[in-house]
Amino acid sequence: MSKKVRVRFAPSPTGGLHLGGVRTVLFNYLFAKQQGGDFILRIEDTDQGRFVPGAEEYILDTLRWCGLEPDESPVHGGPYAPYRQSERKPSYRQYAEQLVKDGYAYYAFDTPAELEEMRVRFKTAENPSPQYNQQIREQMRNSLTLDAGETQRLLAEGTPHVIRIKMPANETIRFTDMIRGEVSFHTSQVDDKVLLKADGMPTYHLAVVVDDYAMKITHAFRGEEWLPSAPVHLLVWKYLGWESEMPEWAHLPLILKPDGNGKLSKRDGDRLGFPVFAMDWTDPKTGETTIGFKERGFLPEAFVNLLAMLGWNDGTDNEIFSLPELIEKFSIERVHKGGAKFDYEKAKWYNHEWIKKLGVGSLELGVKAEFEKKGILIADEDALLPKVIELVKDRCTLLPDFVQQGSFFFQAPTTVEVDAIKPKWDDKKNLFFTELIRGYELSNTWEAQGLENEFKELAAANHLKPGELMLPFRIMLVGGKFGPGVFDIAALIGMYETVNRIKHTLGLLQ
RNA sequence: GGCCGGUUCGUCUAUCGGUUAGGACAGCCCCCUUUCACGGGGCAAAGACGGGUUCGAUUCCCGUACCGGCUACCA
Repeated sequence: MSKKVRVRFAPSPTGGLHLGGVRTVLFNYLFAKQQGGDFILRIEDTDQGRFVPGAEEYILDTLRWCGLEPDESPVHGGPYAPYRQSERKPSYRQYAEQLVKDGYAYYAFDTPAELEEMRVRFKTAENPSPQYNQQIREQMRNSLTLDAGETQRLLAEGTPHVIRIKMPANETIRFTDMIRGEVSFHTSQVDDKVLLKADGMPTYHLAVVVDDYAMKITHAFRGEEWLPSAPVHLLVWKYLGWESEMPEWAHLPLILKPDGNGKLSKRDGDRLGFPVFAMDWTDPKTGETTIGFKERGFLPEAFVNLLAMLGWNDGTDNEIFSLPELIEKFSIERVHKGGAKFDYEKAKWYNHEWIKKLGVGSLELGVKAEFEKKGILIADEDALLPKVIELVKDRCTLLPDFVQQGSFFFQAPTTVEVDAIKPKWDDKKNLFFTELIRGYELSNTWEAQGLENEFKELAAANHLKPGELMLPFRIMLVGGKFGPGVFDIAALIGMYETVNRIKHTLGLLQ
């Protein structure tokens, strides 16, 4: 019996959660749930300069909307608290010091200015970004170059310093990535990353190891951008003596911008006109709001579905999966290695599929909200809405489309495209509609088929082709050339509205 | 520049050495529809390049090219 699977998503609370982040959550979640494991949310707030108020709540809200609720988190609690790195601060220093004591790390007293100077000094055409590595560290102010007494003095005086990992000279670090297979790095090419910052906070490199260890994480999923620093993490696991408990790693492929190349960013969404964040995010500093998939009218089912298909498939032609189906079918072996360009058109297709697939009941709340956003109030006891949804859902891609496709059921069209009728309008047609009004007003039943029969009989009696009359009728009822079957519409809006709208348009045609 | 990773239609992808290289989105055409959609049918569209290995490579290996990621006291 192997130990219980525990995975974590560890975002830093710096702003809205974007597509790539949510997909990382998704793959974490799917893997954990399939294995009967736990999904943990851990907030990586070690960079106090980048902390953004509200971001943590936003992340929780987003996960909730997606249906990817954590088993443990800062708000859900759990046996491995704290779930915010800042609250674990005291313990990081201890581990960093231990590494120094064991000779795996060292104190560095270089000031930011000195580091900058080093980068300038060693910068050449061949080496545009010099690293604090095995060669360079010999020329810097650290406990490797300073004698012990001097180091002690500086520390005793409270000189600002960081703790850096001391990369071994000549080792090959290998590990098996669940997605990429065997990956290896040579330590001579890896720099001495800072583990503990001058403010006493750990960098990601230390914190991720200490926290994953403390929280008994068994599998670590993260974006491909972390691959280059993996050897640092592997070494920290080893140096801290925890190697046997190190999680398995999986580096997920990136989500790329649709045009050109490169990681998808918020900017691309702004530029190309599609959301990148899961939900609306308002920057507390600028007050600027960035649109989210939710507010654009995406269903969480579709959002999760489309994210899952960015880099994974089950090997069949099936593309539509519910969350439970994904949990059942997901396999890390089938996750791609290469990045995927985000295609907004395809994203909309997923939403359309889900709108068609979902029953009226699941759509009702969201659709009602869209109408109310546009100032069209729909009473709870109004039985009309479900019928309208049923009638128009097949032609709606995003939630706001329901307003476009269905507002005329609730209120007479504000503009009527009479110009589409006028050219072929004549007295015979005018007479027909006048008689139609009289006929409809006398109807003792009011349902689509009956209305259609009556319409056609009257047309025949007037020696008119129904085809010439349907379009005008449609325009009278909905205002334009769109919508479901005209008689279905007439049946739903009722005799009073039907007759009124005909009369109104007849007036416009005078 | 260095290190690491990646590379099948425009896009997302299937293929676990032998296929007319399949599906989906988008595009175009047709049908259905007395509107617009939905739906149905069809067309067009791909293995970066060069070497190996092999009876046979999209598939395995090497090189090249191209793309990306990283190269912070950010994650």
